[in-house]
Amino acid sequence: MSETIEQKCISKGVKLTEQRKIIAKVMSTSDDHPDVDELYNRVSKIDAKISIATVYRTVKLFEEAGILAKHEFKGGKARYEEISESHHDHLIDVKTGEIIEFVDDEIEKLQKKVADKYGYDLVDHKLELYGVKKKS
Amino acid sequence: MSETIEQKCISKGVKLTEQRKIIAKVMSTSDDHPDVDELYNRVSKIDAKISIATVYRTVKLFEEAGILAKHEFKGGKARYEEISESHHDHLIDVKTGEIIEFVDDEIEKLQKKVADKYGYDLVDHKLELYGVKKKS
DNA sequence: GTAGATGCAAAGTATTTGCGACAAG
DNA sequence: CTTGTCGCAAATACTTTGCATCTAC
Repeated sequence: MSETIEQKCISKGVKLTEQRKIIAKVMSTSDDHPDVDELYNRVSKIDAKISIATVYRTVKLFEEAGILAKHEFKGGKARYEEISESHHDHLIDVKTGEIIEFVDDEIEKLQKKVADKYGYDLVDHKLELYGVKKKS
Repeated sequence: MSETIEQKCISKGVKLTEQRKIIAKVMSTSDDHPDVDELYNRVSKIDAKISIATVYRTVKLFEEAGILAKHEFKGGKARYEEISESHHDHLIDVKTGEIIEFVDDEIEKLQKKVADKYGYDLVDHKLELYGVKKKS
């Protein structure tokens, strides 16, 4: 782990409040992809007075600062995860909802190539695979 | 063009009402990816009495019947397009909102390979590229 | 004729915002 | 100090739903 979310806030000039520290801590220690409601639940266990509005405001702020990544997988609610050095995409088990992170350099390269072909520079991309476990 | 939406409804046993015919017609003649609001606007020009609830119900029905594809690009509203024989993905211009459809067989193959590697059969996938036009 | 579709308005979700009180730098 | 944040509740945006009426088959 290179830099904590708190450190990122400092280096990006994001003011650190008590609430933000707690949200940062919870996201740092979560290795899944919680939605705002779930994040709010976890945060509430540490400080029950934090409001869900603050959680919404904070994840948005962190997202804009490039600290958190927002995902809109199928099924409504937005989900968040900490941005790490290594980019990855997601494979979602449609039966269980389990999410597997994966990296495939070849696909990454091909994406750039496609964008290039149409005269674009890639600024972002989203790749989600939805699958079911094989019987075998 | 192989089969109209109306024909697909018949072959899939979807009851064809006056409203559904109009929605089908509008989607058939749209070559963009309208959201429900926009679709409702277009439909209203043909029959002003159709309610937005019907539009919502119909796109959902058509989606479940495999006639329309639902996309949740960045920015809230779901957008729809007719499913055609040839699968494609989307390159979105983040400045203008323009959407370019593309096909890349190699990426498709690699996706299957990734799913396979984790022991999954791919049932669906989503690939969106977000880019800005090159200055060149 | 009957099951299913429609229109309307009301209800749900997920998320954002106005505002007075409060806290970080 | 002063600017920006917080908590609360009200507001918004998108989508779904209950119910009485109507329509396709």
